[in-house]
Amino acid sequence: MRKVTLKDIANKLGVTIGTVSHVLNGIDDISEETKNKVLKAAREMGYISNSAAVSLRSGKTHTVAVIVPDISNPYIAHQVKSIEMEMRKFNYSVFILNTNEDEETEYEAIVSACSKQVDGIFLCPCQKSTKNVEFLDKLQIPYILICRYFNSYETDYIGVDDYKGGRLAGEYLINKGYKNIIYFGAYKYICSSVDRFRGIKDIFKENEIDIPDSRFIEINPTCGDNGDIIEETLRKTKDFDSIIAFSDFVAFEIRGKLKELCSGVKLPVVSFDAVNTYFKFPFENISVGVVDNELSSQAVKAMLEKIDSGKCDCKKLIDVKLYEFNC
Amino acid sequence: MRKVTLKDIANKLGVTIGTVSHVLNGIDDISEETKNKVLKAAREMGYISNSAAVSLRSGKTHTVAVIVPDISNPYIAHQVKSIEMEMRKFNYSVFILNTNEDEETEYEAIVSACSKQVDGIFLCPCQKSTKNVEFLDKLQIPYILICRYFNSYETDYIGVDDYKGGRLAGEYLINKGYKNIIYFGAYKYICSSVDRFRGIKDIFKENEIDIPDSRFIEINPTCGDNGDIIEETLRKTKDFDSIIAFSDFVAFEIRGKLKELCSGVKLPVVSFDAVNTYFKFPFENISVGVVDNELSSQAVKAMLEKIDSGKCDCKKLIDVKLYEFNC
DNA sequence: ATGAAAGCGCTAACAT
DNA sequence: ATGTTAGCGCTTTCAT
Repeated sequence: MRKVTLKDIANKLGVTIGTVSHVLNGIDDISEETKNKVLKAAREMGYISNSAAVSLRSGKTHTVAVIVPDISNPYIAHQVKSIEMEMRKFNYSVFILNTNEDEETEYEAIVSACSKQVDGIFLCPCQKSTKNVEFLDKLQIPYILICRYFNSYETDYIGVDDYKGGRLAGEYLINKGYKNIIYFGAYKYICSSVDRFRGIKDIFKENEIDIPDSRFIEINPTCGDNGDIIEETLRKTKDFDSIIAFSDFVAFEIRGKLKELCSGVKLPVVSFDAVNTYFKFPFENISVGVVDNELSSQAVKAMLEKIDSGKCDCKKLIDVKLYEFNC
Repeated sequence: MRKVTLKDIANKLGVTIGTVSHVLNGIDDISEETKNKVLKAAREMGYISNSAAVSLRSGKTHTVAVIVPDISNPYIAHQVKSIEMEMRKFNYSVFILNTNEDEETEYEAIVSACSKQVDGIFLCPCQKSTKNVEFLDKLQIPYILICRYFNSYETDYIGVDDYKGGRLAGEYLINKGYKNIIYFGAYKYICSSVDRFRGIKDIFKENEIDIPDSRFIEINPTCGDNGDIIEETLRKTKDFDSIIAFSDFVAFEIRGKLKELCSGVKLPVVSFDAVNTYFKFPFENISVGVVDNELSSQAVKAMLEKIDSGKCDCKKLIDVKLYEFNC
């Protein structure tokens, strides 16, 4: 069974494809009678428009790409789902691409998205360099960075207020009298990782405590991959009394190692993402995260503006707060 | 800056678009000299093929859709990522669509995928009815069900051996002397949920223990949404000594409630998915899951066969084992 | 080795 | 209210 085309419908009814096209697109210049005939035939014949043809002709696809470093990361997956649901409200499809935190894969994802003529791109960049955002600018395709942005290269983006997040995490520990943290942060080229550390350093400094850079331990942002480095760090670091982790899932891995290595000692762990707002876990989690789904709704709003008007000046940080989830 | 087309390249070099097309597609009937000129110009001008045009002309998109009920479910997200990575090896792009366990949204996802002329569809159906798979059959598009299949409607699928999984979960508890389980299963129209319960019932029966159907508590498969029903069930059910949960993330929520309501009592919880193979958690998890990424690799293999040859007889169940993750 | 031209399915401008 | 037609960017067949 070949796919049904406008031509098939037109031939069957003895009208032209232009007429059929107008009816199916709701352009109201066709008689009630013809309109009903066409609608009925289209339904019966199982017509589905060929969006390749539509796109080729009209230049619009009503599709956007979301390019993320790791779709298996539950925090990212949740953001992606929120964006998808929000875009659907505006009749957009979402094309999700995974880059594995790899710059070359990210480049290919961008090319693939452009080749598919997407109307816009949400990108959470791997941040190995600014090469790919420069490429996006050259392409002149509407794009918005989410969660991660570049200090050295200006773009539109919607992120969370990681600096404030770092301060909140630090403040929590300071108020409880802790002075010697270890920070397990993602690679130092990832802005959220360093912004959080900056916040941590600043709030401690304001309380006359110095956090040396050596307390920033670089880990892989991919969940569940850091057992060895965590274990080694916990073993060889002296005099730490608390831990701040880049993400909740990293914190979970750390809590596991702590239980294994220092059972008995109760060490506070503070982290980021507040995944407990949508998952439940049978243990405590202290985490800094956003309120609601503001990130995705703001990102979508900005994207639609960019697509429609070509313009939108958005460099926005979503506010965060500290949550104490006590199981 | 308008997008660069074959015509632009052809015009610039004074050759025809046919020549350029041949070079860029590696059809080797063009002189070295012209070939190099074309390749160079394409690179310099930043040519990206318009896949809408390619698809319109050739009928192939080298793109498949993955339609899943909940991309924010970490188990599903992990499967999707595996499929994406595996398909990429064969130069396919993957279009991910989320259905929210909703039949109408699933229908729209299928239409959207077809409209985009995908070469094939992986579908984890919401299973409210067989309507959408019947629709897929009418469409004559290659598709494979993953994780969930229909008893009443035959299709190709790759799933996990849920019946055996249920037996393994039951066996674990039986060996420890437990006799009174509660099973928190997903909606009864979801095959994996009932297959697991069947396995549980059978293995208990073989050990002369009857598990009444009233011990099958229906919950929402979406993570973190079942606090109330879990709490109510734990409160009002008498004489249970152990729990089997539909998925690890449901088990986590249950473990949390147990801690809250029956702290002190140590109740075993067994679940499915074995997410600890890629996430680490600071507490015990007893879970039945597959070995490696066999599900995605088998599904991809089957899909490529279907796309190429139109045929493939796959109704395959991936083997499972029981894991004891002790943090 | 390269050119010329048809046509994939559709939209949109124009004609009737 | 409906028909006609050009053309989006590309692949592919047939000529040269």
